[in-house]
This record gives sequence, structure tokens and C-alpha cells, in this order.
Amino acid sequence: MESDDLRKLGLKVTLPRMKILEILEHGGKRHLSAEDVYRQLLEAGEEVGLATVYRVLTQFEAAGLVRRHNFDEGHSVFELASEEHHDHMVCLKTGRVIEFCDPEIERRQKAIAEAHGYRLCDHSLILYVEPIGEEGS
Amino acid sequence: MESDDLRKLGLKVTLPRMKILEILEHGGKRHLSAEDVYRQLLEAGEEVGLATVYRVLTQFEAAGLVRRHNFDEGHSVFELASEEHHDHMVCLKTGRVIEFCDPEIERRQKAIAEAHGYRLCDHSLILYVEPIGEEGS
DNA sequence: CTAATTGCAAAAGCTTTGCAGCGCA
DNA sequence: TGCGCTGCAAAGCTTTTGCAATTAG
Repeated sequence: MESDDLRKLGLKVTLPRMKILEILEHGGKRHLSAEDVYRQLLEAGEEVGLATVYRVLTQFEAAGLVRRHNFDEGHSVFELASEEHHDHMVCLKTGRVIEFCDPEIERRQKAIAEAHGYRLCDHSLILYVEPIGEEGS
Repeated sequence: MESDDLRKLGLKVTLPRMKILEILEHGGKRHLSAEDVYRQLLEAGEEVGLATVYRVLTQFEAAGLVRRHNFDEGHSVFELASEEHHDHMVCLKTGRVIEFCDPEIERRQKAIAEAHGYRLCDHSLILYVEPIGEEGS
């Protein structure tokens, strides 16, 4: 039951939070902008303000329930934080997002940070790709 | 002479463009926000509008003279496009930016894109790090 | 001379915030 | 009941755009 998820985070179980969590889980896409979530709420007939969507998503992010990404689109996209870490591949033609994880890359990243005297806290890796066969500009 | 760089790009050699190019080359930091560039222009006593800074940087980017990055800071940073490709490591404590390039990671990225039926057009890899010894929150 | 470029101010996104009222615990 | 949460509207930021004046070639 999702309401437990919220309680465990110290957040009151409110209708907006439940609905937003639902949309993140079963909203059709794994990667949603705040607008996307807001639109789905409206379509579902829910009276939730866009400001609340941002506030809730930000709280979820702070709680580790959600990850925020900045693909080069001018706005953030949010996804439910899954158990396993992964990176993203974005198709420049279709906008399709593919997730992947490469242990070798992960290992190298850690090694590189340490080689420079730092500890790796987080990272962002996004591949911008095109279907094979099409030529760029 | 830098004015040749501009001419080669098909851009008129104007004072704002020359000054901005100069700042990108000798501005103290390799990675500058539009505001950073604008502030340096003001400090140098130049009468250049912020809108012009954005327009010029965007033109330079389109021309391949400059690269735009989106570190998680809420604004873009620009750097002169150097010959060799490289990625970035950002220190969360100090904001320091370190450049690096790892052939193994580059190779894996290309292979991953192709394994999914795509051609790698571009990528963004940013490591967020902390000096060793300090604990995160 | 003429098209490109610039400055200013206004507008356009996306996101955050102030505040009064509502609702969960 | 009380504090947290929400909605609305307004404000904040970065970035873009319209337009008349200016300038490079």
C-alpha cells in the first residue's frame, strides 16, 4: 500500500501525494515532467495545483523516492527511483528514453574521481542518439 | 588573430563578439555562465547588453566554437570548444570543475548506443564529487 | 547602402514562494 | 485541535524576442 510509503517518509497521506505517486507508478511513461504529471491530474479530474505538483515532487526527491533529471529540454523530468541505478539514452528524433546500466562505466567513474582525490557522490550520464540510417543535419 | 575566427564562421566582426571571445579565452575560468561573461564585460567598462551575450554565445555554440553545459545549477555554463573532447567533474563543496577524458568510457558509450540500434550523436557525463574525508550531510 | 547586429525592455518559460484556508492525524 | 498541506496568485530566474537605432563590409 502506497500510503505506507508516504508515512515512512514522514509525510502526511494526502490526496495530491497519493495521486501523484500513482501517476509516477502507472502513468504510462517512466519519465515525466511536472507539466506531464499536472496534465494527467487534470485529465483525471483532480483539483491539484501545479505548485503542489512541484512541491510534492521536490519532497519526493528529497526523500529519495524520486529522481530528477535534466535532459537538454529546458525542464526537469522525474522518475520513480528504482532499486537499481541506471543511466539514460535519449533519442533526438523521437524523444524516446532508454535506460541502461554499464558496470564497466560505473567502475571507471569511481576510479576517475578517486584518482583526482575525490569521492564520487553522484553522476549524470546521458547519451543523445539517433536511429541508425538517418543523417544528422 | 581572433577576428579571423569570427569571419570564418560567417559572423561580422563586432566589438561585443570580440570581447566575449576574449573573455572566454582569458577570463580566468574555462566555464562561465552568461551572467559571468556579462559581469566581466561590465567590469571592463564595455556597454554590452545581457541579451547580446546570450545571442552571441548561442551563435558561437551553433558555430561549434563554444560548448554549452547544464550542470545542476539552474543555468547553463559555456566553455570554448577545445580540440579534444572531455567530460566534467564538479566538486559539490567548492564548485570547482575538473575536466577529464576516459577512452574506455567513450568506447563503452558508443557500443551501448549501437547495441540498442542507435548512433551516438553526443553525450553528457558529469561526475558530482566531494573531497575525500568530508561526509555528505 | 543594406543587411546584420545591438540595446533595451518586454515577454516567455519553468519553478518557487507568500499567504489564507483546508484537512490529516 | 493544531500543524502540515494545498491553491492561488504573484514573484524569481534564466533565457528569448520585438523593434528601432546602429554598424560592419
